[in-house]
Amino acid sequence: MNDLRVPSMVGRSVADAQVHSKASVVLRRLRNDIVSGSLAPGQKLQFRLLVQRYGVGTSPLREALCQLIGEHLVSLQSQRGFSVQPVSADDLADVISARRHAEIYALGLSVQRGDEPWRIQVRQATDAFSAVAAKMGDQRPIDEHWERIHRNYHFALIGACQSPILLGFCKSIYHRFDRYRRIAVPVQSFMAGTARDHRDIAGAALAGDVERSQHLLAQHIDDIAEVVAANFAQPALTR
Amino acid sequence: MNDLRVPSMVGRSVADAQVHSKASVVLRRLRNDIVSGSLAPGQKLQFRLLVQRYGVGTSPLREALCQLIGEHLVSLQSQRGFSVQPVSADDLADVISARRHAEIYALGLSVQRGDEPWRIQVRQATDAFSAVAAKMGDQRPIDEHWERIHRNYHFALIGACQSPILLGFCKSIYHRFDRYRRIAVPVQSFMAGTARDHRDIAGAALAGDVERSQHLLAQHIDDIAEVVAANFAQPALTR
DNA sequence: CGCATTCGGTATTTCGAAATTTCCACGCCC
DNA sequence: GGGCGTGGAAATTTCGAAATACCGAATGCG
Repeated sequence: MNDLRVPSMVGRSVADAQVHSKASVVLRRLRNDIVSGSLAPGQKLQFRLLVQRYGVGTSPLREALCQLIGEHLVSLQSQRGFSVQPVSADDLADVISARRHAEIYALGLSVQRGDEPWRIQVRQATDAFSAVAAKMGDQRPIDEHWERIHRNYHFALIGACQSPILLGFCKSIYHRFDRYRRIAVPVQSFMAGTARDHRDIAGAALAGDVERSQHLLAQHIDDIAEVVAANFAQPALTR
Repeated sequence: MNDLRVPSMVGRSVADAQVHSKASVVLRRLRNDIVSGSLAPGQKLQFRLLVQRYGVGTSPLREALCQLIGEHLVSLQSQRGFSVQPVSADDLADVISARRHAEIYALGLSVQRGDEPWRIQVRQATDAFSAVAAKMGDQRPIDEHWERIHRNYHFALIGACQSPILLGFCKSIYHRFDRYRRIAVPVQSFMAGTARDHRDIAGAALAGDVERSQHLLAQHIDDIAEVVAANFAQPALTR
């Protein structure tokens, strides 16, 4: 029997018809490792090391890295290899500005176009986040579960905007902002107040109040962005 | 001696003064072939054919195709290969909406933040387009030169927005819209009035009139979009 | 006769190594 | 002493083939 070989189509539910090529697996792992900071910004991504780390050949690695170029998480210099996209205060400001504008715009469309299934989704996502935020102590480090619930909330809000392009942009820019947040703000206590913010935004959105929901979301993003930007400039403050 | 570096490979590429891997060459050719319609929407991209067409191995091809995924010009189904991203009326509407919003927003920033070098660029790009538009007959098919001048004009306008992310998004969405335009409107006559539009928009932008420049650009995009959408729905009319 | 299964052909995906290119330090000439 | 070519060494890039997975036709069974 060979190595642990998963990709055969056994052992998955019918709905999970997704096939896993090695490249797609490595793509997810790489993206997660970059966004989480496990691979440091600016770090050179040598094939020799990546082959060891992920246990695959150069072809799937190259494929995954190329796809991450489009998400602006890695950069490629011709004949000089790949590296993790660097971070900078200028880029952070650009990311914040873009996320603010796009997500607020998408929220406006979503509130206008949202139907009943959307409202159910928003309620569920809001409750789920509140539950997680309440259960966890303030000082507990942010984990994958929190990340998923948090992301799920934000995309539930704008899920009814009916624009795949806008959603795709928001997704990409969310990942980029998330990387800064996870680099600069490793502890959940800095996210205090998020649960209340989320409840207020969802309330206004569910009530159909475009202006108010947009205003609250803008304020929420501004608050988080301020913390991230401050800690990015002065990382020593986070202990 | 170091100024012009000759990659020691066959001098097939002429206009490129930078370093070139085969993958980057194929990337450009593939993107151009897809946007120009030479590779039809929805068409399956088999490696056997692409290897023949572009004269490279599977590795550079796969790399180029993966990068085009991020530009939404090709799609990848795991274990089932690549294909040219399909077109649809819904997607066209989404592309138009996104381009309209993003480009108008970028223009507003650009007019506010534009400096003298920017004004010079805008004047040059506007004049260049007028010259090309005047020199060519209305019925002449759109060629690469016209495409470049036209694209150059639009990006000169928003070039001072000082947001690389916004610029990158505009670039990506411009390519996607361009594909629809070149599929639906193969003859330049349908672009009549473009030169005057461009002059008016540039005039308002150079005068610092944010509102007016945005209004004119919106109208310009709407006009073109209407033609493209109409011809996309009824391609027989363009003969 | 309908349906699930198998089997051969074809395409994708992956690997390992060869071909290029870049990097860097060393020696040489001015 | 400093600038400039030079020669390995290391890394990226590419190729060709092996491994794996999918598609469609033929077969067996209910």
